[in-house]
Amino acid sequence: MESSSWPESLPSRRIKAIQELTKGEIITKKLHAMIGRPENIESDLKLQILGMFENTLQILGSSNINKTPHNPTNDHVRSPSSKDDQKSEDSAESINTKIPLKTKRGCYKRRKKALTITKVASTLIDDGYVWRKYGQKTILYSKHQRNYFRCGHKFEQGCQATKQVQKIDDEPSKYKITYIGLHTCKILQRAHIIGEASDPRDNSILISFETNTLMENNKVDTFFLSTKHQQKECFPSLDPLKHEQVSSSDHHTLWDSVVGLSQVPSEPMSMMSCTLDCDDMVSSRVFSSTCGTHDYEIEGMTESHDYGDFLFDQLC
DNA sequence: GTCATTTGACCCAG
DNA sequence: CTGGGTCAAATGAC
Repeated sequence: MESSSWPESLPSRRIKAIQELTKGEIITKKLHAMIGRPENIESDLKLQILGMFENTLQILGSSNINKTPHNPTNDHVRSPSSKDDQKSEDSAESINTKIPLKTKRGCYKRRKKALTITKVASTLIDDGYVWRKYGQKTILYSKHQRNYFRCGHKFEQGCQATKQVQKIDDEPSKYKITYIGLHTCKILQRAHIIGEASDPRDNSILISFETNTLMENNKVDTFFLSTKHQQKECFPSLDPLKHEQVSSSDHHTLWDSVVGLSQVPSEPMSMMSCTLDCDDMVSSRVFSSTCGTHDYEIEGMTESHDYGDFLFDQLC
């Protein structure tokens, strides 16, 4: 991919992003050449990393647009034309063929399996993102309604992140907050700690990757490699559920960067359970450990795969 | 007048 | 077929 072949219409910032990603790809290749162990983990990771660069570049509209997305997991754990893959293709096709239906209410292609992170909080907290409520539903056998929020930058930047907030039946004072999808909006905001909720013991987080499509896999991959701190560019508007911001923290984790989790504890996070369910990307495995000031408990990954350790290192 | 929320309709996945 | 997720018109707040 040559930097000289950028589409003229691309915004300069996007072009710069593509250039940076291209550099990263080249550096990764160099790194792999230096390591030079083709059959081991490094090679596996290299494939994944390169795949992420390729896909991200393609998403951003770089020159190699005719390439098919690279799926690092496909290189070794390919699921044979699964139902979901088929449906993903159908989805893409349906977008093209059923555009008129888009004008109808409720006509959309529901995202099936995206990164989901579930946490339980004793208070509603401002997670540093702009959320817009777009729905509310009564859930079967649940006493309380579920509220649906989407990222406030959905239309500006196409951010697909959503979250669901629902009171827990057994503990009405607590809320189950489910973050779905990753924030792709460029304004990734710094997380905030909320007074009452600042006690990390009040919260547990269940992180679930359910990635059955190529793009979803790659998003997750990219996510785990994007550990740089994000600069806060603006302050969020008030959360629709009106909760108070107390302070911000520089110790904001990878999760916070991506999904906008607000519970960034200045104190050790004593209970944080994460469920990784990457059917194609990562096999199942369970481990728990203390990482810096945070305790993580990650489920859904097998002993045989090193991706978990990789993730864990990234999280640290 | 503008923007956010509410609410019923609609569609999809299981 | 049903429950859940999303859309968009209606409504409310500022």
